[in-house]
Amino acid sequence: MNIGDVSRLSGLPAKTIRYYEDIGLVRPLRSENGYRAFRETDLHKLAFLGRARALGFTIEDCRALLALYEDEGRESASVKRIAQEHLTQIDDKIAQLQSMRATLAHLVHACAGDDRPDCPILSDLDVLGAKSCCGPDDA
Amino acid sequence: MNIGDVSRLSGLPAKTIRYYEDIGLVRPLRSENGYRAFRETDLHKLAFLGRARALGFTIEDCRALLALYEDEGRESASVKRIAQEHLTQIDDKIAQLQSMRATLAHLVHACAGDDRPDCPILSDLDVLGAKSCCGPDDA
DNA sequence: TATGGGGCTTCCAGTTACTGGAGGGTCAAG
DNA sequence: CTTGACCCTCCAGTAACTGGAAGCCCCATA
Repeated sequence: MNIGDVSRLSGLPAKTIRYYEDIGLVRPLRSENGYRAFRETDLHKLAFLGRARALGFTIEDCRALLALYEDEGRESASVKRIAQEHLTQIDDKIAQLQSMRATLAHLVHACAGDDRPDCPILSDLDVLGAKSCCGPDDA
Repeated sequence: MNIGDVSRLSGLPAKTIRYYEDIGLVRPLRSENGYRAFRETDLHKLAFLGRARALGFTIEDCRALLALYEDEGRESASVKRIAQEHLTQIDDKIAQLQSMRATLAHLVHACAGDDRPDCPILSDLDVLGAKSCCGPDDA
């Protein structure tokens, strides 16, 4: 199979597949004309990578997962550990985004969004400006 | 003020402040010895940037927000539009992460995590392998 | 006066995971 | 023989910093 074929079958752009070869995730053979010659196993690996990336695993996670995938003697605990850590990171990221979201939604709601310059969003961003905040200085 | 002072006061690393100068977000003066000389307004801008970045705005958003911040004749609608778009992107990102999270949590839960090689996580990633999935082929 | 320790400077490289483009070979069809 | 679809390599750019090297500047202390 040429790169276009595996690209179609795996759903990964050809550029990405070349990149994955560059960083040693796949090692396709070469035809006499210099074209990459992919085997079934290469295709499987690429599809595996596409799926893992879609689940947000980093390339280094993918490398480790791929090694486990190919290791018949693996312990599922190793796989689970990687996935579990990734899950924790996703949770952290979600929490962070939700916190941003809450603040931002509040500010957007409070902003008139008209032709006047007064804007609670800018006031919030102007952290050191702190006019009329919430202390006794306000009086 | 030297860079160390504004770094402490704004909470931004000195490296980041230099970077912000590089890309034209702040334009501190220079002392005779070549040191950056920050004014109060520079400090305010940097604190503004720190807060905006903490809310996840991109640097380009920050540039636009900073321009509005300094424009006395701005319309709050312009600010609101930027914030609203950012909010939408955050929502998209949260949704995507939650979708990943759901799949991953399911897989992690299903994995024994012991010393045996069988692993539903790897099975899921092996999209083209598709042995014993959920169709009639399974029989 | 020498020296030591911060703090400051610039510049270069690396990070993550690709993506775009230039410039050029290969192959099958008409 | 040419056209168009493939394929190749190499270089550069993305976002937003971060780390490190090499080298001034300034103050205080011995």
